[in-house]
Amino acid sequence: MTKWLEQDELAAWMSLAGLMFKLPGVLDYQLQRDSGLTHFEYLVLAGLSESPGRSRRMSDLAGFANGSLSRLSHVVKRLEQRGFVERSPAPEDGRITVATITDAGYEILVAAAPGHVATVREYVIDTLTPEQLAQLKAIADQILGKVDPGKPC
Amino acid sequence: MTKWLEQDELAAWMSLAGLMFKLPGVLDYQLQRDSGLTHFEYLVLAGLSESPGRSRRMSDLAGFANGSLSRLSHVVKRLEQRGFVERSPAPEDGRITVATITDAGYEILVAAAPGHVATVREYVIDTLTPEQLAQLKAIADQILGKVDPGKPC
DNA sequence: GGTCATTAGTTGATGCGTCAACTCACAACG
DNA sequence: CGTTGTGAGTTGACGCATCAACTAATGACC
Repeated sequence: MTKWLEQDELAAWMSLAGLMFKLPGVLDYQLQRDSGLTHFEYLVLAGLSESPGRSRRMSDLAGFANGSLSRLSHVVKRLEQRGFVERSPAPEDGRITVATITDAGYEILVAAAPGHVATVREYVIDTLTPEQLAQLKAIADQILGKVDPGKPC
Repeated sequence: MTKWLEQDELAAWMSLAGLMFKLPGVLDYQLQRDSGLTHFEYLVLAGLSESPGRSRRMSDLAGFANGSLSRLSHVVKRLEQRGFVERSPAPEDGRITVATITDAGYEILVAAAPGHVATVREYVIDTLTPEQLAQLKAIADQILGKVDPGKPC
């Protein structure tokens, strides 16, 4: 006995689905073209740059960047090969890996930031009223709370 | 001279980014596990099933499913190999390809629908008030209008 | 009606994300 | 202290998306 979607429920859902499909492409495209970075890679570098010691342990970073530990591991390996981050085991617990952003990584992040922020503004922030922005945050947080119950907002 | 994001702008954006990263995974996981379908494949089949003659031309279908023509072409090829759709050139214009959902495709769609709708309800629709649902649609449509100016809502 | 341009769709190479299996380090328990 | 268990991260295989290059069909223009 399925409770199907009403007209307006369906319409809202399809709009959200459209967003989920299209927005990532726009952001990735701009970052890739202008800086050779993925949106996810950008988030990883940003997460490191704003952490104390420009370092962060992997699982923490994965949570920040909204990705799995496995995904992060692959990405960090590539970033390391490109010279943007370094990895080292934590002294106090050998299981933990700490990633650190290098100077080169910081530079590419700083170079990428303006264009990325401008894109976020253009497509998201500046098309919405301050009210809508607040609504959006509330809505997204509620859904995220369901999707990912173990994460503080 | 970059105009950086204010605290609340950043917070809203990070919440939306979190949603974009996590929600697709949840939907794909459920559909894949229970029906062996991707969310995108589901949308393709759904788009065909509700079309006159259970058929639709490729570019039209791509727009409906929010994907590129290239992506759709690959997906439809796989769906055809699995026996869920068929392709044929349009009689009036040889460039056009028309995709048609088969009986088998319709059956798997019907079998997949309840679980998918339940998931959408659980994670999205039922966590929001009717008001928020309307807000969400408005917000998503506005952003989509920027991202994809050539699409009616 | 022959050439050129445009439109619709397909294809193959490449790169990323996911899943499951694995390693290694620490903790707990006897 | 050994043995078993759990936590953190890594790895490799596989599948899918993307981009650019391509084919084929139609339309336009002289």
